[in-house]
Amino acid sequence: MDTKIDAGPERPLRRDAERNRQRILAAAAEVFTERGLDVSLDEVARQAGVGVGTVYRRFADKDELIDTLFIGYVNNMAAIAERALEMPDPEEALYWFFEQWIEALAANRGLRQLLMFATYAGDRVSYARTRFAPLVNEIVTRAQATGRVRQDLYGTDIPFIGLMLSSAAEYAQQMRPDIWRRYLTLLIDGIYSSRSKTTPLPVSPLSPLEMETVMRGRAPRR
Amino acid sequence: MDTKIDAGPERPLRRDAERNRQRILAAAAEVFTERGLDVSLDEVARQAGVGVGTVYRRFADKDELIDTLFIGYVNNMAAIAERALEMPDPEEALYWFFEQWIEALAANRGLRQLLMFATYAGDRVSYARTRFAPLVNEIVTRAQATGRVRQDLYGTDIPFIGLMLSSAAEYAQQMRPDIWRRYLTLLIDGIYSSRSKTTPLPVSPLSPLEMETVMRGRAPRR
Amino acid sequence: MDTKIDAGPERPLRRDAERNRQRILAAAAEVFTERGLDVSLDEVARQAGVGVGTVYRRFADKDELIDTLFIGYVNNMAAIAERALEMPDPEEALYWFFEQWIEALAANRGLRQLLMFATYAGDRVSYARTRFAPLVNEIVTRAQATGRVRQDLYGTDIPFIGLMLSSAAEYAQQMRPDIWRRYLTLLIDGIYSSRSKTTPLPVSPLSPLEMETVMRGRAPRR
Amino acid sequence: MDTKIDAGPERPLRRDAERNRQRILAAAAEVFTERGLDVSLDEVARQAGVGVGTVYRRFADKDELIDTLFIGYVNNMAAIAERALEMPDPEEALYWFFEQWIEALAANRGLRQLLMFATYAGDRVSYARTRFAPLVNEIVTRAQATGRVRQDLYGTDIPFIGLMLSSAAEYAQQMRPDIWRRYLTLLIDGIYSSRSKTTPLPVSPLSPLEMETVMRGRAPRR
DNA sequence: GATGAATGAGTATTCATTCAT
DNA sequence: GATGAATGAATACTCATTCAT
Repeated sequence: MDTKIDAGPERPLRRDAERNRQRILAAAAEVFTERGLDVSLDEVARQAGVGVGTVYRRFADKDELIDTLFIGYVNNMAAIAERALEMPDPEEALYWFFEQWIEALAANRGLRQLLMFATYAGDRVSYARTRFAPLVNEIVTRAQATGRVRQDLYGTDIPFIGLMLSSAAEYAQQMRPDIWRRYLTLLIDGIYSSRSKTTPLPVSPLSPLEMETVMRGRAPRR
Repeated sequence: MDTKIDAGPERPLRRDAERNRQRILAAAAEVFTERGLDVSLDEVARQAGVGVGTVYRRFADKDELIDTLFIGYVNNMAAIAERALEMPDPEEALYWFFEQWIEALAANRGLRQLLMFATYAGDRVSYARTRFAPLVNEIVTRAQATGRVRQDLYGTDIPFIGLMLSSAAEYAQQMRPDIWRRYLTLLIDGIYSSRSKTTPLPVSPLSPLEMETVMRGRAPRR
Repeated sequence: MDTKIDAGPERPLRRDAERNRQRILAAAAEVFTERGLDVSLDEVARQAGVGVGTVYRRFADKDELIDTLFIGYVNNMAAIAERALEMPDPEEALYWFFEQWIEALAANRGLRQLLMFATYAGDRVSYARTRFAPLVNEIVTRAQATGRVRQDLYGTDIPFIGLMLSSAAEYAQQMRPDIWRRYLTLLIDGIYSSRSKTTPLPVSPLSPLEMETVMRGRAPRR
Repeated sequence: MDTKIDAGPERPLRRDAERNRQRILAAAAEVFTERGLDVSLDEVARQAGVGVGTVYRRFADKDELIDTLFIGYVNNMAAIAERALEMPDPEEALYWFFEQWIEALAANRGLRQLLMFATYAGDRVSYARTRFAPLVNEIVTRAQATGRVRQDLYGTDIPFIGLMLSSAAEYAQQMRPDIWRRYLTLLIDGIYSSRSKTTPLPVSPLSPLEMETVMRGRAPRR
């Protein structure tokens, strides 16, 4: 979506180095998206038209490359959140935001592998929270302000709901790529407090700090 | 959960062989559950206290071992479904069934990997469907008969909902192993038609045949 | 060809043990003949309808089993040689003997593997020489006595010629199983001294002792 | 025989890479020649003084390594055939060509294994035929033109005769590496038509197409 | 004696990572 | 800086042989 997926490290790279960096990220994004994270870095390098050595010059190891892509996805999602915040109808905004999220995630095998199975030690996770959490909170708050969305919904619930829906989405992707709409509707119906009676949500939501910890400390990829 | 995970099809094995078989299955279950399906069979063998050769004597290849565990899980889940059908309150039964399902699935990294990323050509998929689908249908139908569960819910929706919830469950397992209860409540609220107005579910549910196709034809494990 | 392939070891075995021994030999003969010596002993045992353990009770190791089969083949060939010696026309006898030899060998992948690539340490080789060499010598001598076969042909040349022809035979077996007849004719024409002038055969033939040494000391199978 | 076994198709390798490539080919040639094709690539790598990974970097798999060696042998033999065609006496050329062939083949366990037991689906077989067949045909035709070599000999007979003789040669290699000269003489005597009467060769020779099919479609190596 | 269970070294192959050119 | 060559540990699977039942 963006030309430059991320801003890169501290001092700016030489022009050609930066171009290679972008090429690598683009190639990795493509290949991990389609075939998952098990694709070898040799493959990524070939796709990018550079040597593996170059990949390692730009990224300490495979994990760092993946983490960098992750930042890119966070940015993309943040941009989507920002657009949602500009929508006049907060309820529609929430719905639309979920749709965007799911379509992005469902198509991305590597990202889902990452979210569901990967370890996260990188400091980049903080970035995700800092960048993303306030926007999501705002989306929720705005929707709740209409009085039609249950009050006990919390910002950190949103990534979970997105993850859940995208699980369903990917699961049936080949045969019925739209099936997740059923479950989004179900959830939305559960989220709306306009219904006659709503079961109070049990257990407290994850605090932002807990959310970050969760993202950091997954079971090891290997 | 059970002492013997499966009885095996042909003539009974020698006592010691059966013991080793169970040891292997137990070791594999443990290790795949905790660390996913990428654990090597050497590791499984070590964990089981046998040589690799012994593993291969009992299971043609890694897939067969995994399949056998899968059958075991299906049987366990089917037993749970049967118990749900014996519960007096159909609504509570549905809720309880989801709870059991999620707790089983959330803790099992390998099983979730299998469901979400593995290829399935084996005839065992048919087994899963044959064994499982009628029970699930019955659970749904019973709940709908109370008039309190929306009529447009369909049997094949259940595995999706289970999968979705277990995604959330696993994701936060370390920090907040109970967080999924929030989302189960949300979904249940969406499922109950006792609310004042319900959004009709968009797109038709997967037919049983589609469901089987989905289970069979996932992207390849490798 | 024979019911009992070999006479077996010293003291006679119990009836059932002997039956198993024969079954194993028959199974091994079939399977090695068709698919070569790389077939596993498990396979042989299955084919024979016994356990592997039984194979190892009767034969010290795979080599001994193979050696025993080899003895069987030697006996078969010796029988053929004897029949050749009973034929009225010594020249025809020589030709016929070659034909029999080649047809037996060409069809037997395992035996050819053995002759061409195997190690031979077993004492059984002596047996081959003792049993076989005098017959072959006699066939040659008789043919030479007609005056039509070159005098510088020697008994030990015969196994070589057989081996050579069977190489050609097996090589084209799928497409043209009879092609060896061309080369047999060529050799026979070379063998006949009735031609106007014959090139004296260079280098002396292998002495019987040398022949035995050759058979013993091949490069290792593995 | 040559320093560089083959030049490789694409752009030239880096100096060090090319050196390793040659080392690997040399090691493989040595080890396959002496101990046959069952030697592991680990062994080849050790012999070459490189890691296995390096072998796999240069050759997609074991087959490709073997094929490359095979091409080298074909080229060597073709060069020999070309030299034979430059010899003034066509009869002597034929004889010399056989000598060279046999000495090359007899010493090479792996090559003979390949010829006699391996499958060949690769396009390299075509190469062998294209490169080799015209030369051999010419050698035969030239010899027949002298009137002293039988007219019913055909180009495709030559590889068979070579194979046959090398079988004998290898068989006795340890004890009497020259014994094949006896059988070459025998065959040459059979080949010369200057003898008073010659038995017409039975069954037609393999056509070039049949020959290629034979080379392609051997029983599988495994 | 017979069985087949158990063993583990051995095989081809892959891939993250390092390093010489 | 860039390249791609080199490395070797790791993985799934096989099979000759030994040994408990």
